[in-house]
Amino acid sequence: MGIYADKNRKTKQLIQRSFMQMLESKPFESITVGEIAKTAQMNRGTFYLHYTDKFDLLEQMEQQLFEDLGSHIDELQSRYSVMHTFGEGQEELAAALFRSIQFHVPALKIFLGDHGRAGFHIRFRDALAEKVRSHLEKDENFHAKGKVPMDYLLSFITSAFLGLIEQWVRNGLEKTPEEMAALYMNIISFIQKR
Amino acid sequence: MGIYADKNRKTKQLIQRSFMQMLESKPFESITVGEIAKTAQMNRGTFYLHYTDKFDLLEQMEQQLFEDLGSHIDELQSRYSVMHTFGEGQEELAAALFRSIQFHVPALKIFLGDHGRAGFHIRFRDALAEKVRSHLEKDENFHAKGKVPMDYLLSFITSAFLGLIEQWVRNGLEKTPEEMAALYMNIISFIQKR
DNA sequence: TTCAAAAATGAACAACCTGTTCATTTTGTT
DNA sequence: AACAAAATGAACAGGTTGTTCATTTTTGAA
Repeated sequence: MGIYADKNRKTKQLIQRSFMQMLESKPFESITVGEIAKTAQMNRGTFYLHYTDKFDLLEQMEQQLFEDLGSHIDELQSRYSVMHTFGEGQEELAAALFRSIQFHVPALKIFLGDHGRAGFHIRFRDALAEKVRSHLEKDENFHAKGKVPMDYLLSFITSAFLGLIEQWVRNGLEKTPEEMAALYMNIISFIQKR
Repeated sequence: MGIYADKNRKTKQLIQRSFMQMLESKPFESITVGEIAKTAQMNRGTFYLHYTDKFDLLEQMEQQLFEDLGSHIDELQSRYSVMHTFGEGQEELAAALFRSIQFHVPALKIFLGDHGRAGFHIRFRDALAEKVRSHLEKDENFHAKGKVPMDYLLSFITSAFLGLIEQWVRNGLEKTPEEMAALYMNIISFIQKR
């Protein structure tokens, strides 16, 4: 093995594409391995040559999404690491974030909706929170502000951000990433004017 | 029918209790009707006398949760309707909210986690958002602040709040509702100090 | 081009789950 | 006690699962 990596990758991609296509019209639970194979026009046994389960399939796709988005975010963080978390470049950073998320919307639309797998939003949020945590910890201004437990703060912030993304996806991406970033800033300042 | 309502209710409760008990140790997808019946020590056919599906069962339980929590919130809103949304009584209102949620934590713990059904957090958030919307609309201070689309604002706020709840549940309810309310206020003010 | 290894196929398999039916028994109400 | 609703047990066909095995197709390298 290893020499036939291309072939295997292609087959896996075919399975994944077919699977995603089906997930648009029916929920994960009601999709059978047989149907996936039929859609991908391959033998059912071939599926089991690459995945142990339909759960395994979805898990690998989730993992892949997290890795892809994670490396995007890492890249952003190194580029914006100079700025303070709540400083000048916040809107710019947010826009960049919305931009990289926009790229993965087809998958997110499915995984976050009710055709995906239970608990995805938590796994996604946790992955996001980990990135935000390391970003926050580099901000020397952060520590002084104390008083708020990190886990709750992260859960609050990332959930709120994810909520915005969900609404964005639900509205059919009718706004540009830059508009979303501006919207984000407006909401923050709205909450300030209590 | 109707005369035997008690008997039916009891059987349904037995099914629901058994179901919830199983959901603590295994995910919804892997639970079979046969297992539910076995746990509840009844014939499999009896299950089908009360629910068409295991999906039907979960749906009814979700619905029930929304109704219960919804009426609690309605009650709160009428009690706190005098105050402005972001006014003095906000912390008190938040505490009351956390208190009524605390009551439903056993169910929420399951439904929000990865043993539940996909998309629950969205359905829950939507139900919550509807309550918050009507509350916001009564606040005459709200309209003037404009500039932020209602749907995004609601999604942001309710997701953030739900994120706090999720973290609370995850941490095993180690804080009182009042502490959570204080925490909530602290986070809000933390975000202000940018 | 040839050839061996890897991948895909088709078919079969037992085991399980589903939803429904039906005759029978148990339970609750009057 | 008598009637009606609820629960039972058993059976049913239809479908899904994951695995096996012999066979064919595809692939990359000699």
